[in-house]
Amino acid sequence: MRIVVTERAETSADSDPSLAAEAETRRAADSSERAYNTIRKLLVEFKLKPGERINEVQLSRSLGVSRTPIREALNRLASEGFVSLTPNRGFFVRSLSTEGLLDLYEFRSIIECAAFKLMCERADDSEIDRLRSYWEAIVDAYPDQPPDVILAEDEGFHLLIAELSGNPELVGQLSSINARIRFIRRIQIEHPSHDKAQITSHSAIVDAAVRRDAENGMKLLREHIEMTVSATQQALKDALLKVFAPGNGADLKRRRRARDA
Amino acid sequence: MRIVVTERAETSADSDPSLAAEAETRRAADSSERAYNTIRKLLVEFKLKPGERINEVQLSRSLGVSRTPIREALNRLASEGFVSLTPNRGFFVRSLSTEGLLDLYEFRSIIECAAFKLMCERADDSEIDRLRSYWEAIVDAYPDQPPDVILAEDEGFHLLIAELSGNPELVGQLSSINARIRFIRRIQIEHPSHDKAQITSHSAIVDAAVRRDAENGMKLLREHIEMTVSATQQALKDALLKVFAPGNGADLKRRRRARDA
DNA sequence: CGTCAAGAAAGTGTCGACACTATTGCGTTC
DNA sequence: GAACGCAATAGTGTCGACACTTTCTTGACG
Repeated sequence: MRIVVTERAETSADSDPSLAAEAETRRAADSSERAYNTIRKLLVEFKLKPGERINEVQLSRSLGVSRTPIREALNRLASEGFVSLTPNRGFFVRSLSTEGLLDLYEFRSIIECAAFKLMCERADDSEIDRLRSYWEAIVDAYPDQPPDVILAEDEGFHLLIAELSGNPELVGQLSSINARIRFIRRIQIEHPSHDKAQITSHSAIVDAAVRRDAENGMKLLREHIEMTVSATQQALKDALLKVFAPGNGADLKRRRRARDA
Repeated sequence: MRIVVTERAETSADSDPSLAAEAETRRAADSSERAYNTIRKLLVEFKLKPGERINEVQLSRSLGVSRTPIREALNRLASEGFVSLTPNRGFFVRSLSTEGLLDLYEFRSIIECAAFKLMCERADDSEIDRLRSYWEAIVDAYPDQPPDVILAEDEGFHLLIAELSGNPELVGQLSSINARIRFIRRIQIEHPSHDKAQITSHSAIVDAAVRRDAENGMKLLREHIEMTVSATQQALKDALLKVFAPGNGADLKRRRRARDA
């Protein structure tokens, strides 16, 4: 590994300049929170690679904090499924295998369909109209946005459905799922295979919502999600090839240990 | 609050009765894990009451460890929804209001129905037979078991369905839900309103599984869960009345001096 | 040459201490 | 007597240190 996040950037090829360490003599007070966000970002961006062991000391040096907030962040990330913890051996980046990915998308499909159905049953007209106007407000510019914006708007769309279901548990679950697959979705959006079929999907879903047609809406959602799975799989393979690519393979030592994650 | 955790009388679930007195000056090495289990148990058993602020120092003294493993455990519990964290003010026991309970049961219903459907589609005959034999092996003695056993067997039944769905995410989610509502379910089982209708429900669900009748099975599951919700609500109210001093009404107004030892 | 064991190095798990923040209790002013 | 500071206290957030465990290195032995 070798993360460089501090001010003394050596191989600052593509590191994010966002976290300036403003290192005064002042203590932070929210180091854990920042560590959580930073580490999650590292995971999302493949800076920490699947299956890799996470070195707390290195991380703490990189982030300029002690190991305590690092460990708190890692514990949270472990609960959320980003990393796994092996006693006395430390945290490992959870490898998201292809089948694990399918499971996650399947789970997402379940949540979203249920949310849509509940929304149709419970949301009043003004709430449904919020969904419609949310989508109408962004649909025109949608295809021309940068990937990050597309991703955020898409997540917002689906999250709004979850909110309108009236069940906060669904909102929380969908948020968690989104976080876990965000890096893959981003890869997929940037991948050449990404087409604009999402737009018609979303529009059709809005129509179904307005008509309170739960059955049809769920079908659309299922297809909408399944459609992206195959494309995503290919994009993921390409991305993994790029990450684990040639020369830098020095990190990959032969470690024959059965470590499921 | 007043927690009294006797030295090593913890979750007697399957703890090894190993050396206790021998290792006096020995350090633990898995304090976090034990703290996690112990605190979760305190939450489940209402020793820590909904809305109450959690005092880390007190807890650490009670458990005989430093605050570090306590905080790691609390962080995990926060990710899992047992407690909430307010910056600079600490951890609070998450109050499970009645509506929060309904949301949780609704979520559970969604997960279970989806799992049943997937099981019908994917599990082979021998796996379905595992479900049948699991239930047949316990059905006769079921009504006469103590509450803890009933609870464990019931959870095992539903968890097995989740496993047979082939999606590990569903298993994890259901486990998490189970943990969060376990204390309520236990209260409900001990409550006089608890009847034995569960048995016919489970048997009918097994039948539907054998016939691979996903539609009917999901309907049964939904009813099975909904049936317990109303009974649980009443049981919960009684339990809360018993836990909180009579006639308080307010959820989290409880303030206690830290003077008690 | 390869195997293996003992020691060295690296890394995790836990602790006590301290800085900073929120809360409580007390005295002052109007 | 009530509102408002203002000191004292209690409690959280973070740190550096150290004990214990795992992993790597080295060197003796077959």
